[in-house]
Amino acid sequence: MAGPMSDPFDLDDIPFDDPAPAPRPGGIAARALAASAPLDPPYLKTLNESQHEAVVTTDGPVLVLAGAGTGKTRVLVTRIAHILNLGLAKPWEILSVTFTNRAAREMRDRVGAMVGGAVDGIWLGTFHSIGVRILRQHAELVGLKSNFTIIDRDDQLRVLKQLLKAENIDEKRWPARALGSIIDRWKDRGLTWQQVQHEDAGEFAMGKTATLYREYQQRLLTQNAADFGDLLLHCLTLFSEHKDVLEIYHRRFRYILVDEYQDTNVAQYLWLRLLAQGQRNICCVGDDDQSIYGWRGAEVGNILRYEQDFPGAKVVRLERNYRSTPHILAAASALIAHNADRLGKTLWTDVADGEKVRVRGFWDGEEEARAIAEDVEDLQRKQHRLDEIAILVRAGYQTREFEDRFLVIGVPYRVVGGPRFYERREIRDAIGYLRVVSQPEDGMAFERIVNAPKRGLGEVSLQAMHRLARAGQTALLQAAQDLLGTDELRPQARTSLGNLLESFARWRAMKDQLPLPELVETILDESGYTEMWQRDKSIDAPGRLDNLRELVHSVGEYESLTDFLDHVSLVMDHDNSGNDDMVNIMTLHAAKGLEFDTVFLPGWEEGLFPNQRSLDEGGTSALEEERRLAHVGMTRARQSLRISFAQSRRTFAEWNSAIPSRFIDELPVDSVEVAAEASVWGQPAYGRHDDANFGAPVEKPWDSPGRRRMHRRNHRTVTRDGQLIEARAEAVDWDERPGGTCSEGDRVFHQKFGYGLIESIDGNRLDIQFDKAGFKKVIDSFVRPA
DNA sequence: CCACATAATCTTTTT
DNA sequence: GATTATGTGG
Repeated sequence: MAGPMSDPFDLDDIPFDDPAPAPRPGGIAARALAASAPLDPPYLKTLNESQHEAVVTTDGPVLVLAGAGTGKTRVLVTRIAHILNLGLAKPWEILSVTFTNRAAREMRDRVGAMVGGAVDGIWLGTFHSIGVRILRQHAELVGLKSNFTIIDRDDQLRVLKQLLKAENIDEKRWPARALGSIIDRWKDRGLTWQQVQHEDAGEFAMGKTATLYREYQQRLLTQNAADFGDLLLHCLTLFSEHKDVLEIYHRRFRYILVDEYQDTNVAQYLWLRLLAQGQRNICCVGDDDQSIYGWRGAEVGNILRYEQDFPGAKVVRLERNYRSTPHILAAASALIAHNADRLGKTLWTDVADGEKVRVRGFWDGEEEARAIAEDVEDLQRKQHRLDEIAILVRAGYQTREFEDRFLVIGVPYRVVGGPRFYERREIRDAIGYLRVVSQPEDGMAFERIVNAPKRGLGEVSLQAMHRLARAGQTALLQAAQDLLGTDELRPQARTSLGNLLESFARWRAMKDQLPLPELVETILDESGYTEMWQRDKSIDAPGRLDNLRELVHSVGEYESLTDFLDHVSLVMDHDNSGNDDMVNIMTLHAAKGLEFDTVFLPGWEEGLFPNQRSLDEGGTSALEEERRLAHVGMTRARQSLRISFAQSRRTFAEWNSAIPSRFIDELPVDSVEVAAEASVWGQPAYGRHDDANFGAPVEKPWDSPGRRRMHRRNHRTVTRDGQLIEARAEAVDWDERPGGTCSEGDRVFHQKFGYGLIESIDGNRLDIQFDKAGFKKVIDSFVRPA
């Protein structure tokens, strides 16, 4: 990152007195400069009118409302180039923030392609990475040391669990996860524990939540650690309590650019606002229709309110879409039109007609996966690149079905954002060692590795250390040291612990002498960690050793241990988007910002998508967010968009009947083609979607209980590699069922689960205690009175 | 203290 | 079904 133009980062060295002209906000200097620069630089020529305006309006606040595929990244990139070209700012006077590391990487690449080495000087990164960079400079001012550890969700949960236990709170009733989200949400809203009122704390843990928050923060401070939320929250504290520090950044950041503004939470909004107060040159790019992180505290309100927050803001709309065919756009637009709270944009394109959006129904998830895999093979035969095909699912676990299928038929695929390298156990352990070496106060890391490999230091020893640490207000490692001076541990454990602590002292001494890879290798060898896996005879041990080797290799790219650990914590998405030609499988969330020729959107079923839990928690606004998610998914497609659903789906061990998603009904008839072919089993999977009345307001099965319905149940036996051994179909014709006769306490019969008793009713969903099959949730149309 | 068995919980999305 | 928390015997 140290290029020729890079920022001499020592803040004492900030070139306040930079000789370059320093244009003031909206200043004349800027205009004068602009006038003297080439009137028509080549990079502006390829922009359309709105894009051009968004780029050249350099001064003052700007909001770019950029619909999907309208070239927002291009605007951001060109804008940076333009600012540099006009000499309005030095690279290190530009702050460019994104949400994901992938977006940051893309920005960096594309800006680099335009301006060369100057890109290295730009403050370009995610909110969190920029936050860390600032925080490391001023850590002491918020009670941390500069080498603080960034902890992930796992560590967070472990700490919270300990706290809950210490407070004697029933973990079954008040799970640590829930407490974690409450604290996260507070942090998202920019609230420190001092600012949280007891009455805000609600029911959780008998009103002890605010206390737990305080304890949690104190625990982190003593361990010299910060969680994700802290990276921003500490910055806010820093900025508001130390105006001189804020002032440094005011002077520094002449131009601020923000990507995906619709996803900012309150903390991020405040962070930006504080920083932008200085020069007032802030340009935010976003799309309210793509706001999909409300559950993480994002506030669509930030973008809806922009003109009040930044008075005099210029709003530019990008509506011309360069990505998708008219049918895809029409379908996506019609869908999103069902949302009420929108700024409103009309995407248009002038490309010629393409194929219609295809909708297909299947019997079950397996058949769906099979059919999509066949489609993929078909595309492959027609010379389509696999790289240009994506399967986008609502939830992570849905990727499995496709993986299984692709493995069987031998189509190469990658799961984007799937299980991550740094989340593997052996890697986390290894990192645990590095963390303790780099930062002795890191008790969470120490706890993790103290008995890996087995050293005879189990629960009992650990408890003793914790007790001592609490009593003496010291870090766990120090407590361990102190424990050696007592006779509390059994002799064996004591020697073992003594050896470990000695080793840590030794490694720490080597830390700055050895090149990183050697250091890591030494630690892993001397600790016995490598040996532990060498001795392990389980099937995945060799793979783990490989991973450890890869880790040793990869640390070579970093300047320091801290550098590497930051990367691990913040850039969890290691780049697996190589050039290999593979089908992409990922969640809809992970797909934001990407595009593909062909996009499959499977699993469009009520309950799954829109997701029931989401709906339960958030009601209407959650439904709208789900709809935006659908919109995001659809607008990823350039040429071909194929939506599908299954009638029954297996979640863990249970079979659940499913109804096609309401989103399917919201698609416009004219742009959609319902697969006319009958399903393999001789019947369209869902009779309601015939061409005649498809898309029109039709009766929903759940409010037209009297309908006569024919169901076909298929039994299939397949071998491990998908060979069909036996298939038979059984038609199940149900009697005309009078509507609304189901009530609590009724005896009913279910084709698969047999006889049972209705315990409760929620709309069309029944909770039934079956005699044989136990408790199930079932859709009412699948049972009949017994 | 550890190894193995059983039981509970999980599946919404992520920096 | 798979991973992880809990329990029991060595």
